[in-house]
Amino acid sequence: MIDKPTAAELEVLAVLWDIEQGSVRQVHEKLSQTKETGYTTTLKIMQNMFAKGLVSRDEEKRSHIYKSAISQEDTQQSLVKSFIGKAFGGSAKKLVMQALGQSEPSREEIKEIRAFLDKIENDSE
Amino acid sequence: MIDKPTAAELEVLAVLWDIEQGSVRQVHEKLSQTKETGYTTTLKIMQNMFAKGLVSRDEEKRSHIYKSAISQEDTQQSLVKSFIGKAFGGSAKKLVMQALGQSEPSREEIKEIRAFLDKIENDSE
DNA sequence: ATTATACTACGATAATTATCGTATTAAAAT
DNA sequence: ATTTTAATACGATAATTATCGTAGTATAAT
Repeated sequence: MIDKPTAAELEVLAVLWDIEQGSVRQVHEKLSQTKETGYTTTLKIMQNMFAKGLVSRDEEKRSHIYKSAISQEDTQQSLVKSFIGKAFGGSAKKLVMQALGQSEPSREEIKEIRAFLDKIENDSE
Repeated sequence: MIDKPTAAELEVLAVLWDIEQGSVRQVHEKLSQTKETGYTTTLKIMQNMFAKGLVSRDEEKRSHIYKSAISQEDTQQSLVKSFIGKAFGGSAKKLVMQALGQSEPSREEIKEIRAFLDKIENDSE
């Protein structure tokens, strides 16, 4: 069972998914671009994440190298599931429409979503 | 600016949106159906929500009657927006696909979503 | 009228998360 | 070799939220 990441932990995971792996310093640099925060704060969060098993790390070098221990897919899936349950009374359709309604998807994206709907429909036969 | 409800507050709001208005007791009864919790806990949460302006209440009677002070639509919109930002790097498309992929929407729902996509596409012309 | 019931207010405590300072030390620079 | 830099570990504190017990009291039941 995936231990659900907190908001701050999710931000770290997002960076790790993006850069594949990296030191606390690297992650902190990225986070600093959008958020005012201290280095040791990021460090502590990542240490906590390591304790929880959300990330793994290579301790060979002095500067430890972290990796996400949970896949982006699985995490997003579990987050979406609980989000639908909590904010949309379990209705994925409502969430989808709300998301589409406000995000102004491009024509290309709409096309992709249509294709995805086709796929779902066929799979369910 | 909408003060973002916490998870527990959102549960209360969901009940209020459903029943339109109600006493702490009524809300608590509903919540109790899916969750083990004390009456005063629910009370306190709703009092806090009142203090924050998330709900309004009629204090005429001894038992106060609460109503949501923020619309479900607006709240969901703001929640989805921040959720897309935090969990999906800003990509509504990814969220939508993840949600659809796991929720096994019915044929009817898929139809509605398609219609919605049509509508969006036409509106953007 | 008295008692029992049920509601609010209030505050205390627990639980969780976020933030950061300090100490220590390995590694790099001089 | 010494000094400076930069990293981790640890713990303390703040901030936020969740939970609940108790006191006071209006209302309802007897």
